[in-house]
Amino acid sequence: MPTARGRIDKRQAILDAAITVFARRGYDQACVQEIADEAGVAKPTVYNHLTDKATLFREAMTAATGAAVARHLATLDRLAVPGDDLRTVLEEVALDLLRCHCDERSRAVRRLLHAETARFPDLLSLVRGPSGHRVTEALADRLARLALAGRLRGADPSLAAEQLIALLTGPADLRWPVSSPPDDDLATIAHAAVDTFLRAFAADPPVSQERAIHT
Amino acid sequence: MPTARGRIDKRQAILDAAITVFARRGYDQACVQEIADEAGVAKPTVYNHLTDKATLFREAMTAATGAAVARHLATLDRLAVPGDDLRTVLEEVALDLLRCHCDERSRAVRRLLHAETARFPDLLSLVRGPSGHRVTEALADRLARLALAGRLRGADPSLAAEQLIALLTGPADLRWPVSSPPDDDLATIAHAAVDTFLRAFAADPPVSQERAIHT
DNA sequence: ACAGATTTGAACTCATGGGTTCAACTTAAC
DNA sequence: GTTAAGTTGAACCCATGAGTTCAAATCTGT
Repeated sequence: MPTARGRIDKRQAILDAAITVFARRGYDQACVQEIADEAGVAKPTVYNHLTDKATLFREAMTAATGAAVARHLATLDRLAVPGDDLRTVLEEVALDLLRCHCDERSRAVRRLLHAETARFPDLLSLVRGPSGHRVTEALADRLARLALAGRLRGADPSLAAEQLIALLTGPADLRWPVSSPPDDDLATIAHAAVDTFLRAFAADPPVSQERAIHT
Repeated sequence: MPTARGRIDKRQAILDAAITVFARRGYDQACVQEIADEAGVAKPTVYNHLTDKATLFREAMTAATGAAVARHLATLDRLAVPGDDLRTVLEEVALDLLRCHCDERSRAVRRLLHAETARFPDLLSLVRGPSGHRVTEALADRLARLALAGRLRGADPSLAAEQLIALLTGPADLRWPVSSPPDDDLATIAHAAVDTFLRAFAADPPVSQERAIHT
């Protein structure tokens, strides 16, 4: 009997290959044979671990989104203890969030999710529902702490979080709808997003870009 | 011989039906027979007017995006002569832009465009390229005029336009990834977006939401 | 009414790919 | 070595749907 560890490895390899191939071809064009090849495995093995093409898709997508969310949350943790230079740490975190967002795998998963909502309505719970807006809400938590500490205006933290994320991802998706932009451009976008965000949400004696008014 | 007008009508009916069915099923799942039925036409007629399923898709998508862009541009024209209450007219225009963006047909076209970029890379010219960023650039033009008239800060108009659009569409897409939100929520989002936008881009003696600081 | 172009419905060909079957084979535990 | 679970490759069945063919029906300008 093959060891349990070996089974898990095969299953994981299949799920990874599935995401890769689905990303490359889309759901319909991806054929199970190609996924099996990509995983270095025979076709019946795929059906042995994951009964359907449909459940294969579902499992692969949930795993991939889980990983992506985890990466975002890890990045957000750096906002827990912002030093004294809020703008700088915000820019760093924003840039990293944007890197996650523009990562090739992330783009592919979002595209698939977006494309196949008609056929897999249950997958919408990955982006909506309880575990859905996790990233936005985690950011909102951080922003709320910052507001309470007097470092941001007292505004609805959920709204602020949504808008900051929009300022980051909107321009990026608009200018580079397909492939990932060079890191320089990401930095430019992140810088501009944080600048606009701070102009709108900085603490009430407004501290604008260059000059700080009475610390 | 059927009149030339009749031919055009049939072709148009086919293109409309194509968008409808592609939106409903996605490219692969949509079968030509169903499109023919939806258009009230026989299958060979479809192949008579549009040689391929692929070219059918291409033609339908270009027509649909053209119409959508036109609607956006018409809405933007109302920014040409903003009365004295900039915030109000901005909110109105923003709400209408958002309505266009969230329109069912618009969503479907964006989804299809996004989903089939792998198979139809040439369709990317609809969203990028010369005729691509037309809406953003038209908005940038309006904002540039407003800045020159001293009613907005002197900032890069393209950036401002991108960010305003991001503030509008980002939250909307985040909260209602599939169907169109109720109009009340659109208004809330538009209001919040314009508020943040004006906080960041209002003319230099900053006039914030309620109170004007030393005119 | 006539002619030329178009449309129609139905049947047809053909390629693709999901899913299954099965006998041979590998692997790890005992 | 034996055993049992798991894997493999190849062949297979079958549904689906793109695209074509064609004779009959329909339309339109004159």
